[in-house]
Amino acid sequence: MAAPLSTVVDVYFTDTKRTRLSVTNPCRQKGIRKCFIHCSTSNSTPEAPPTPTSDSKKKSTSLSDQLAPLANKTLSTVAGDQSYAFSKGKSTWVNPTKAKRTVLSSERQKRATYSYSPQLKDLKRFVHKLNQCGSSEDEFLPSLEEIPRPLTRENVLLILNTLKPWQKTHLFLDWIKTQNLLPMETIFYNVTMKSLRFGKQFALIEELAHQMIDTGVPLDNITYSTIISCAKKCNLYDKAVQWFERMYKTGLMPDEVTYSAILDVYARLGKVEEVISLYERGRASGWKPDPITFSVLGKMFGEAGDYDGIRYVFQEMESVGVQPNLVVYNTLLEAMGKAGKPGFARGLFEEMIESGIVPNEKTLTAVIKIYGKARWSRDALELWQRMKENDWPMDFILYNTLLNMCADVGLVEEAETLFRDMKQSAHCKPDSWSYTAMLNIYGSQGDVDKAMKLFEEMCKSGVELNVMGFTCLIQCLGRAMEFDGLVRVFYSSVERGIKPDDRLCGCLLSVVSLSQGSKDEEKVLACLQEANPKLVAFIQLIEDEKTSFETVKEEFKGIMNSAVVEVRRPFCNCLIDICRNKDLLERAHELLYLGTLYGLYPSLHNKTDEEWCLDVRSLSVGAALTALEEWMWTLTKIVKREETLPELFLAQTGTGAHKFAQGLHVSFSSHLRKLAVPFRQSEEKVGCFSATREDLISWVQSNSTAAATAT
DNA sequence: CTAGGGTTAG
Repeated sequence: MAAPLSTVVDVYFTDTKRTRLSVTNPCRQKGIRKCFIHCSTSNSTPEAPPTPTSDSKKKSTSLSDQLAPLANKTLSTVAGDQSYAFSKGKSTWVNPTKAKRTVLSSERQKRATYSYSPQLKDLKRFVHKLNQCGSSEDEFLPSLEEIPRPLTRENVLLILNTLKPWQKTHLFLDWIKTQNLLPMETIFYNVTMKSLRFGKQFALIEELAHQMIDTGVPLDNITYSTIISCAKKCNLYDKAVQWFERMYKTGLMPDEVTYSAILDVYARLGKVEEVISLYERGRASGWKPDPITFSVLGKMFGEAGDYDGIRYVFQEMESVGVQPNLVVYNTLLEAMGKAGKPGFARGLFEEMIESGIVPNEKTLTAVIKIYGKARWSRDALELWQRMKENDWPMDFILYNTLLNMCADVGLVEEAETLFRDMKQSAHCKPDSWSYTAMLNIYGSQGDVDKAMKLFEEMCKSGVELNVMGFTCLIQCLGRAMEFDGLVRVFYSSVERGIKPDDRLCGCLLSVVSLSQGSKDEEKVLACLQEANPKLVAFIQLIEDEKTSFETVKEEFKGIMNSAVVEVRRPFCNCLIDICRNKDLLERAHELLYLGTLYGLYPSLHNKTDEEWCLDVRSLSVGAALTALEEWMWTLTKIVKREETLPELFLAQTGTGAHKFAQGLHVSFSSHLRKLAVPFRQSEEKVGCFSATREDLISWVQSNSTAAATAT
């Protein structure tokens, strides 16, 4: 869902007098060049290399853009409000102006060397004994009386380093302070903080830091990076920033470790501008970023789905002379997936293998997930084969990802084999994720019997089904029109305390449309009433023909605003279906209009000079038919006004991989016949209907002749 | 082993 692309960045960059530097040809980069080679040797469509014209070609002439001035068309997004134009502007910004003041120290903080004394074994045995006892003050402090002396600095460090859990480390630090035997050093605090970080005790870490400040023990880079990383672990990003700023204020220069830690904080906050700015200021100070930095940047751009950002990372690695390591590859693979570039991901993966790096579970999870989402079953199966042949590492996340991939590409038997393997394995027993994946597979195949059998098996085995699993099951039963079973499953989820989320509500909403006209309509509606009364109220509102468009619009906005972004389009699709089922065609068109207005159908209309395409692949049947009608009206008007038309018209429905997804093509096709419009199944493209300009013009003319004769 | 930063699931 598009938050309006703001001009924040333009302002920002104008402000700092940045100059625009065009991105170098991605083919010049080693990694990307190889990607192209791999792309072209596969069954799947490679991404087109980015061209400067790709954006202008896609010049939007959608209904929403045409109507934009009529209304405020902004829905809030749940995601952060950080909009930036770095990616959308198809450009990379650098600051070539002269070096600014130094922002990070060129040398990493040196560690003091220390070595443990010869009584190390005794002492270790003693600490292990301490680790066995309870962590309360009453249990722990008395046992400290038996501590082997002398309490040298080295011995104290050994104890602090070895004590577990954090409560004991913390108590021990306090205890040394009261013993007053040694001057308190920074390193004592740092080691203690590390232990506290393990226990996610940020408040205590902060307390220790203040104690250091109060008692004049200096905080160093290790202290700060530990504080920052603990804040991060506790999702206290503002705290991390606060301590980082304090560091500068006290005149301590961060070294590369602290610097990359704070880059990651800004990255997780989605503050891409700040990260780029900090990164470039660091570079201008002469810093040579390392793989960890590139991993941070890569993850950030991946989260933003920003392919240009990812290319920027490649460029920077090349210009700095850093070779990606396993983690960097993993991060960039994941990022490529999130940026919707499966072909580049595949190329990158092959490059990684060629370079001699052995993939780990995370690598394979990322790549399998990408192939699944891209519906590249051949690549996915080949990779799976290679995983087995090479004995590459597997874990249960990878197993579950493989199952999800099978769901994505419709591999039922393969999934069943995997699922059996998991049951027989020692360490990868199926969990609720695995069951959910299987329910998803059976659901999308419409195999109610197997889905219900699995549900019963789960109940017996004690694996807790979560809201996602229930959603899959309900979807499966709904599509099979088994409403009684569905209602039972829904209430059993309520009994188990499952809180219906927006996806479950969307699923119920679609079942409402399926149940319309059957005897179970009311029962299904009652489930939705339980899960989301506002949706039911809205349905009643739109079903009342007296309700004004303005009212519908206001309520529609309210419903969509309170729903998470991913379900807004499905909600709108279902609502249109519901209207069409009740023969409320006008209302259906109003809803499609509103959905378009609020950006729920951003790629419905694609126009080039040569062809106009109506892409209904993400629409429900009812919404697709409504969009087709709308399109034909518009085209009729354009023909009558004798405005410029392209050579070719396309309507794209796709042909779904799943049993239930195939209905769109069929319904669309029959609606084309019903409207008697001149679209024919395209011979070149499956899931596509096409018409020429001549077809269309003569259709409009014969229609108007017919209309004239009729009157 | 002996103080600090980065990567896996709807």
